[in-house]
Amino acid sequence: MSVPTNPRAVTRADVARYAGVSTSVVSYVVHDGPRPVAAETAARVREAIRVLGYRPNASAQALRTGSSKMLGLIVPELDNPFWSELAVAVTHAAAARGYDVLIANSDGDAQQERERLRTLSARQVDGIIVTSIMTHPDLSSTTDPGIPMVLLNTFFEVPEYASIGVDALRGAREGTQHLIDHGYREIGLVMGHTGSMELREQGWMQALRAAGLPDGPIVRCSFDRAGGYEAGLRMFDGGAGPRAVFVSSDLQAVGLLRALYELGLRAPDDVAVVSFDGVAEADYTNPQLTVVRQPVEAMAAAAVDRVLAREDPDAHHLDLVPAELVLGASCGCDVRR
Amino acid sequence: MSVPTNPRAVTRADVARYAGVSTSVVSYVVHDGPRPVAAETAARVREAIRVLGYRPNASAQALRTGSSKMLGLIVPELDNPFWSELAVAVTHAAAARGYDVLIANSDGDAQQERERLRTLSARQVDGIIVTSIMTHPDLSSTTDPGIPMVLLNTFFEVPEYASIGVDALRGAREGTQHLIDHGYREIGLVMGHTGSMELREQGWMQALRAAGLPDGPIVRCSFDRAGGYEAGLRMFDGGAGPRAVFVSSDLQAVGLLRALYELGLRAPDDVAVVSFDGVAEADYTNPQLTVVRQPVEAMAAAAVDRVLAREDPDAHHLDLVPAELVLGASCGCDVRR
DNA sequence: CTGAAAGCGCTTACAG
DNA sequence: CTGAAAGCGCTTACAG
Repeated sequence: MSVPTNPRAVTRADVARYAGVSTSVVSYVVHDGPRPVAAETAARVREAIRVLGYRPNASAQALRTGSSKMLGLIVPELDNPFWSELAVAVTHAAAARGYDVLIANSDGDAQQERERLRTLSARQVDGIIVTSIMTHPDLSSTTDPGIPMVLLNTFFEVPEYASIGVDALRGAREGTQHLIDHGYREIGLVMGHTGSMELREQGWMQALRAAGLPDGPIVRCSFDRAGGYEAGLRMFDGGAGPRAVFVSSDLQAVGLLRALYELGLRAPDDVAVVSFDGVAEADYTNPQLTVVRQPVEAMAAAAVDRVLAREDPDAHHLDLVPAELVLGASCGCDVRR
Repeated sequence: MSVPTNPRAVTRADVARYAGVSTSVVSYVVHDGPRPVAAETAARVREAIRVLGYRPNASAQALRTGSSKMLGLIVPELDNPFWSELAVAVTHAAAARGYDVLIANSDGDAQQERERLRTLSARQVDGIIVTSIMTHPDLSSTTDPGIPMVLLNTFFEVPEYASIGVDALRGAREGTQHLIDHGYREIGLVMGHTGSMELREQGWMQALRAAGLPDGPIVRCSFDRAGGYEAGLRMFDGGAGPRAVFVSSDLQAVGLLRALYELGLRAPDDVAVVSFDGVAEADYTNPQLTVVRQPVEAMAAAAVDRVLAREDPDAHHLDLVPAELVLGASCGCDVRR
């Protein structure tokens, strides 16, 4: 009946001893089942749990039940705002369903991605949400086939996996259309290098052609601030360049704004800008970016729901979530949000 | 001798059967010990592991050995760039030592922080690195006393815990001194609300007084972009305000730059700015921010080393890591980095 | 060099 | 309503 003073963690055996019951009863009380427990006994057990500070050992539970109540999440770079915002959204969606999230960073490297997949699998996560840098991630042979997996931020069907992504084609079309609505006739494109983003390029092009406008200039660059900066210098140096640009990510737009700043050009007066993503950073650029916002929370919730739905009626399913145009000042609107 | 086709995960028993050895030998081969194994037997086991795709069940290992090879990391907001950059640094430092990191988000809430601490503890992490929003985090009663814990981003001694933080006092002094060196005589302070940051305020003040300058105006605000924006409006609206400002975080400086932009003021021509932290975002503001950079990698490595050093010779230890002044253009230097 | 056995902490079907 | 027992997959001291 005394509180143990050794540093070893408290186990249900300690609780059982303290409460004067069997270890089974401790479990019944902790889980409120599957066997009934007399009210008075339960109260004694709860008191023991409180006094001793008992928490069930998650490893033992995972081993016994086969479920770790953890979800794995693979992101390319956790220090990229889009991924960190998505990771937070996944964490919240998972928490709402009683799951912790084990976040693994692949550092944008395909080999590390595979390795992280393996360690998540070894850690017995109940499901894995993968946001891959690869257009067609090679996932098949790397994980326990018993672990459900969904692809998040994927814009096309991947055989054997459910995938969830924003409707990038339509989002890009609407973002470009907004620039057209402002009256700009020449609209360039700053586009990141990657097959999976082609839909943004197609959306931009569709909008232009539907309006009977010529294709604007395209500059391709890496998917970060530095890339956008270089693209901006290439597109606008020497006074050339289009009157407006659609940019494939907010971070690239941030780099583009730097290039314009250095070139002595002003947005939106000299160059109007609309970009894709809608991260928090885009709210505080000067001018504030008009963005095609990815509905990060909805995407995360859909991914968690999907990976937890063990039945998996249609593995080929592609779930396209609509993006939303959020007006700022960079397009010429001068809305304040 | 056939590959199992059921979806159940492969266990060492499957490997043993396939290789025609006992399960002990499988362990000996996997861990290269503690008993020797004949070269030919080992080769057969390795082949079986490869063919079957075996990976040891981490839950079972954790239960058996008492070590999960996971470190817990608590951050207030993972979608704040400073915390996400720190989280990545911790992940890298931990990976270099064979540890995965379980990242837990407290959403800046003290109660959630305690709850996350408990779940990390229940998950049998081998150590916890806490970056608390609280000046004096109440950690004592919430975790298994057997789990080592260090405080990261803490600038003062906390009884019973090792803590690691940047030398904020000196960093702030040097950042302010740099503005003084530029010749500014009136230097304001934009300061976040929190006791633990007072050192930045003291550093700013020390620099001013050492130079025989009067204290500049102080505006206090929340520790984010919105806070910096409001502080900027308050400090500079109506044409008033100091010629230079030291800002307690990059994000607040981003908000301040927005306020200046809206007020038609230019940095550094009208107002020079130096801020604290050195996140990636600060590289791409217009103008580029001059920052007192926190050595995130060094801090993360120190925290991981400390939490993994089980001996713990001096729990009261406070490890202060020096910050580094990184020049940009917002102070008036016009260095490009 | 190899294998049988105990035990980490837990859950749950089974017996009472 | 309560408890004794099996077993999840692993590691490792012990015996051979």
